[in-house]
Amino acid sequence: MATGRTHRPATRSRGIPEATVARLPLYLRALTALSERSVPTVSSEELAAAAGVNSAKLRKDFSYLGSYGTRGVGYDVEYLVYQISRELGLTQDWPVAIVGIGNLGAALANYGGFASRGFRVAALIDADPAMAGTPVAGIPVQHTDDLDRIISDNGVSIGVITTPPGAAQQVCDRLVAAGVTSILNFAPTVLSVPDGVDVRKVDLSIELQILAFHEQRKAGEEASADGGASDAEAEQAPPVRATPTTRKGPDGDMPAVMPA
Amino acid sequence: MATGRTHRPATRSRGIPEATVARLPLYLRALTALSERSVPTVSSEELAAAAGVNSAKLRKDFSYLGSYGTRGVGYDVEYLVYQISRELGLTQDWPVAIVGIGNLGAALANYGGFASRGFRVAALIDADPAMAGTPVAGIPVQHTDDLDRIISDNGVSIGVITTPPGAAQQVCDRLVAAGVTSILNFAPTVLSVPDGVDVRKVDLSIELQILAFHEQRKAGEEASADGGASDAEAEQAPPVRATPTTRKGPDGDMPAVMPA
DNA sequence: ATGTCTTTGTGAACGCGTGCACAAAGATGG
DNA sequence: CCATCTTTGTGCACGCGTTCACAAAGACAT
Repeated sequence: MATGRTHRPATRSRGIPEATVARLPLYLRALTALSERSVPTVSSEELAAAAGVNSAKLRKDFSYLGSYGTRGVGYDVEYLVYQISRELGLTQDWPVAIVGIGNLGAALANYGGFASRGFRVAALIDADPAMAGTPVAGIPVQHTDDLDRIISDNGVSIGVITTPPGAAQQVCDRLVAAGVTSILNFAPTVLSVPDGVDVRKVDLSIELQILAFHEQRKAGEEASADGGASDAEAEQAPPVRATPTTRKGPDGDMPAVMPA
Repeated sequence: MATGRTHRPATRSRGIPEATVARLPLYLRALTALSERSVPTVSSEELAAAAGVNSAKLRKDFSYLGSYGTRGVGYDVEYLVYQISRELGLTQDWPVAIVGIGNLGAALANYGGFASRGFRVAALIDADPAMAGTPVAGIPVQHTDDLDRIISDNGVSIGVITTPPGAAQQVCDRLVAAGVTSILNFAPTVLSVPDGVDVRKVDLSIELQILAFHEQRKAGEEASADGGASDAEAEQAPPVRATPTTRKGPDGDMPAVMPA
């Protein structure tokens, strides 16, 4: 996952497992598509296929919400859309503030998926005075100096951080101080927040690195198909282990350090 | 997590658990920062704090890679940076192609975090003929018609999809056909791919919905602090259950369906 | 050389998440 | 009203991931 909650021992809130909560939006999307096609009911098998999950898992997930299905028939699409929306809290309006209007921040401000489900971009905030007043996605950018007031005035409880990594923690602190209790962090930084504040992070670089790991593994397996008991990555230049303290003897060159 | 691998039964590759692989980039980032400050060694406790994880977890993670630490001292920073980089496959060059150069695609093309660790944006591809030739982030956009050739010529094995949802599956199929075996999907679509192809998805909307769930829960707990045995979300308008098949009688209004 | 002190590496226990497989429930047809 | 058939809801077992707690290993001082 490009994500993962930070800290917090996976508080199974109100009996609904965290893993299930993470899948509810997936179901909701599939159900919405069915709803638009005026499909009245759907079986767990069909819906699971549409959402890309196991049907048993889906049934168990729904069982945490209640018994919303009809045996022998399936689930009522409209009803389920409503129930999941309500469970996720999408029946109410969530004003969101985006801090850091660079390329990514601007892209998010323009992103239609935000507005689609109860989320409303209420404010854009940037530290660059030159940007103040400039409209992005039809919303004028405001200066960081007014962050506290902006959050309060708009009743923002969800903040999105798209600043450079160096500014992320400071922005986070100010958001929290202003009353924000949920943060979506795009900056490659580990944020520390007080209890009661949720942080989710989206890290593009990490996702790519995970893909690279598996990609390398695939390539290695192919290469070792000729028939060697040798490890796939054994042909890498063997780096000399840098002896930590007691530099005993002339062990020569240090390991070739990668570009940071 | 903004992510989660799609399908594939969590193949514990070469003995390294999937969960550990997902954390290695985190450690690498923290280590790189230490390296830049010329810190020679670091204890599991310190590094764990910097990466935002438990120190026992970190030690266990590293134990899957080998015994790279020195008891009583800690880990050699440079050496560990090299080992993790190698394990993740970052010692080689990964040409990446981005398909769909809208706001998000352009933001990714400009994103510095990509280039920083062995990833190189080798090609930008878009379906709009008007964009062909226009440079984005210094790289000219190429047309979808040439997708196959572009992938082959550049030896791209990792593709990034930032198209509208409707085009995602088709683009995915073409990427796979052209030889891509790892895909990072930003489109809100469930992609189906043949075996041997990895898909990771980043879904901004899902992340926000998960935050909203917890946010709602926090608000509900506060509200029920006055002293009610009633459920926090009981005050919602009780929707009339749409009777699935046997539409018995005029049960009137359907549940207020949410905006899709 | 020996003792002390720090920190790693890991055995073991525990809890969560997943998937199987089936009984219960309800629809449907005769 | 009864039989059959479909599909849900869930008890159960299993495996992965996390955490604790401690023994082993090495550094360092004397």
